[in-house]
Amino acid sequence: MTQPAYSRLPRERRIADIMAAARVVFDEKGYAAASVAEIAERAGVVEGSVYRYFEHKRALLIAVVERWYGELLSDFDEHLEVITGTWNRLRYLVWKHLSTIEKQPMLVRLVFEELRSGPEYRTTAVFEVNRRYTRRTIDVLEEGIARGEIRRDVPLRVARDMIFGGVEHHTWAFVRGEGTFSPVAAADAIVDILRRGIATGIAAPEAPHGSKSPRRKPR
Amino acid sequence: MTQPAYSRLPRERRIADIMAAARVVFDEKGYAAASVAEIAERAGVVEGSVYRYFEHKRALLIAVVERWYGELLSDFDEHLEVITGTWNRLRYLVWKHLSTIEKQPMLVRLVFEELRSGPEYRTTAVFEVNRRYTRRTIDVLEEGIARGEIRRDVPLRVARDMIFGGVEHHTWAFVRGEGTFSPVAAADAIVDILRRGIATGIAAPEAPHGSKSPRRKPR
DNA sequence: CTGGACAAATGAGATGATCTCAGCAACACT
DNA sequence: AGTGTTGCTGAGATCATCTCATTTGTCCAG
Repeated sequence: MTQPAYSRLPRERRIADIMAAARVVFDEKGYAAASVAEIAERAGVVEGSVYRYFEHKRALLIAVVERWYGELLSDFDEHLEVITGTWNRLRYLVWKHLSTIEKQPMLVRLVFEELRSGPEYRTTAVFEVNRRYTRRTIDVLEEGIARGEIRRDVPLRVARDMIFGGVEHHTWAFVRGEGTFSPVAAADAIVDILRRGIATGIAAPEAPHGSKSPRRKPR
Repeated sequence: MTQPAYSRLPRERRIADIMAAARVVFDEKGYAAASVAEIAERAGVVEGSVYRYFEHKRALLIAVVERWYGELLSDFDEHLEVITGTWNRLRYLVWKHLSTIEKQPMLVRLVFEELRSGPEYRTTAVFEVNRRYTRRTIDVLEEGIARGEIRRDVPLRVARDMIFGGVEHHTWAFVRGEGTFSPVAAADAIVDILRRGIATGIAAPEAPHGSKSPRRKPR
């Protein structure tokens, strides 16, 4: 009669179950408010079992986010390769980022507000993926310079920061569940400003702050 | 004989002591790693006394950050008023933001990584100050449009997001104690890209490389 | 000077979280 | 059946935040 007090599963299966449960609970409550007890319950194990496979609660967060991040960018390089033209490629990069955020706001929020703050972030695979991602951006920009489409004196890191920072701020309300945005429209707007901002060609419309060139309408 | 087991201070003084201690401890360890017990000890009180004046640990964080934020932007409007010219004003806004971050990285980090994530953020005075700050930015941009210096079709919120997002990403490593930056140089670089990106005058340097539609916002 | 009201401050302990660990129970292989 | 291996348990150690009945200084009325 005694049906087993517990079921015995192969290691991988158990880990997968726990991670699946963790993903759901983190998604619903965020990292801090999620309790390991609840994750364990939903995974059908006892609390101690979670710690058998994951050193801390935080290790569980990292594992969950890393798996998801892996899936996410698997087809990315492939697609980028097909797209030609500096501005089209940039547009794809920006759109891809925006569209990821649109599809998985809660997981993105975990990365932005929890994972990225921690001291161990740089040892994380997520960090590595992000690096590769922003590295691609710099590559595209350098390519643009080589083609003579982007000014040689543009500080590329600043341009990159304006792209990704802009995307993040633009989607901020949405990620917190307080607004909406359109990935396509936002990508268009951002790349448009950026293109005009860094492309070669015509001279700058107006001189910078210094006193050198006279301003048109001083007051 | 017995000097009093504890000292009795006026309410305001005690609160000030506790907040000062909290500021130091938060600054050193961050919010999560700071314990109320340690804050209490440094303030020369017992743990329970902290809860006499602050409902939660989080209320203490908010109080500390709010006081600091208040001091910070007190002279801001005044200065901005004196500066003339759209681009100079933008440059001042951006520089001010950058320079604040440079001077108080740990407190900025508290805002970025702890306070801003919480659900009560929008009820905070910090939120209100930030709103006013970004509102000024939009004002300056609209002024630029009125003067004919900025294109009418520029989506101003996107421009604003690129500014503040760009600043935040640019200073990210520094805030985490892993790098440096120059407020003046960064402000120059950001405003330069932005100015070329949104100023009127010359037509856009080059059409997007793709086959079809130029991206222009019809709105 | 004295007694009583009041508020400041205490410290013990309730609550709830993460994390540990000795041992039990199911399975695989003799 | 016996035996080794290991998934899994459940009780509890430890350490946070937060509560509250009680103690103690201070002040003022009489």
